[in-house]
Amino acid sequence: MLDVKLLRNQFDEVKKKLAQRNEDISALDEFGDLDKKRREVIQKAEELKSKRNKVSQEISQMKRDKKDASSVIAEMQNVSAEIKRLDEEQRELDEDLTHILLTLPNIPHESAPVGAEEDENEEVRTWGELPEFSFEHKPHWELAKELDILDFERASKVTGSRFVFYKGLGARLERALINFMMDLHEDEHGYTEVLPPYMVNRDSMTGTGQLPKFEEDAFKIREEDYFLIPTAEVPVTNMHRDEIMTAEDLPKAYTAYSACFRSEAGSAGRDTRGLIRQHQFNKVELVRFVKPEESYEQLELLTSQAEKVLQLLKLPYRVLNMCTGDLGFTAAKKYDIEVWIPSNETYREISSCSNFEAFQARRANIRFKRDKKAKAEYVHTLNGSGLAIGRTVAAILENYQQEDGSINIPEVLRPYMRGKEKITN
RNA sequence: GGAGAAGUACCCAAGUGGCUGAAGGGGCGCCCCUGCUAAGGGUGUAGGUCGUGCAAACGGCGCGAGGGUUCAAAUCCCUCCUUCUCCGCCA
Repeated sequence: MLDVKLLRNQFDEVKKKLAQRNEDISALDEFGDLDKKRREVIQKAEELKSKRNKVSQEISQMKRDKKDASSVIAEMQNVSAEIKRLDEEQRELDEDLTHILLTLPNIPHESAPVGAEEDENEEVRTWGELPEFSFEHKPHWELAKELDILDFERASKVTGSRFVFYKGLGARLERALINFMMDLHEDEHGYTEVLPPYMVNRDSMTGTGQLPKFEEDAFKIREEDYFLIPTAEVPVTNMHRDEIMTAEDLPKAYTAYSACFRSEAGSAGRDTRGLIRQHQFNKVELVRFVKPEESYEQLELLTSQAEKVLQLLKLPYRVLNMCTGDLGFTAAKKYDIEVWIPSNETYREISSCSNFEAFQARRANIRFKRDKKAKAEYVHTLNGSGLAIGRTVAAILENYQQEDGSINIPEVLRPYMRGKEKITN
């Protein structure tokens, strides 16, 4: 959510920046009139309320003095009726304004490159050597099938398309990655581990920005008005919804493993094979609550911690600074980390590290005080995948494949796999 | 799922229609006293948000949430949410 005062005072500048995005911002034009109208109505209503409060005191005094108050009471009946009408008018204006504010995207940071399309994202750095195969390498779904560690067919029988069973060392590898990443972030990077609910309510989805605009992307439990989480970002960020932290609490850092559920509406036909695009996948998420003045250095830190996972796994990757048109709805700045997927002959997103500034904090009402007397300010929130597990499995299978179809297990994972060095038949 | 009870400021808690933005504690700030500590005495402060305003300030809202009754609601009525206790069911 944008800052109303900023929108009020610097409307043209804000509009110009929002126009750099790939988002519909037509709602913006109604803002000015509604906002002005709303304040007029509030003023009128408050004047009358002030009067009513005063006269009520007088009536109270008259009653105690045993005087007749009936003519004043009759007059107040009209005042109260008018107040009621104005309150109703304000309620409607509030509703319209809130709707507008909730559907406007975040303002891009100045360091985000201006651009409309994916190919205008800026490559910041690359890491690692791309593998060279002296044999014909295979996509991970073929390798997995031969090794009998992934079963897409039975999953689509049991549930539907875009679901998968992991089996044997495949399941073990997935679980090893979860534990390896969680241990790294908790023990080396100082995060507090959280295991969140996988369903959240509507307020939480609104707090982090999935709602109201992107309801079709989520799976919904209709009877309860709950949603399956698309990422642990939602429950973990909303843990502190409607709270005021102290300055010493910040930065606050959580890492959470969770399953993630996405409807993938609009992605029909894309990545239909393999682990890249599933309705349910596992992810280790990093979430940080920080002071506003620190949030950009904290974004660099967060991104480096996600990169560390790939470095330890010795998987080649690159980091992109996302352009304004590709930032998504909520981020002011976003780095995507992309891992090399040999079968795609390209890098694929495996982590997305974002600074939301106060955009989520304002929606979710997450604040802090610099000291006891200070006014509460909004925190800045950040999060990033650290990493998406399924895509990491795909990357390991493809990058670590051997000519005989076996997979070398990255050294750092071996303690998590009973010391095993290879996945073979 | 059934039956009860409760939700008031940072915490505990009083308050059943007007003089209650809300008694009283605790906590917190300052002062005094005691060699330090523990304890004691005095005194002060009270959250948040919205509107007008450069500001000082003024005003509105606020007692779990949302409606309603009334000139006037923490207080009366309705709906919902949460927590606790007991029973049932259950991984």
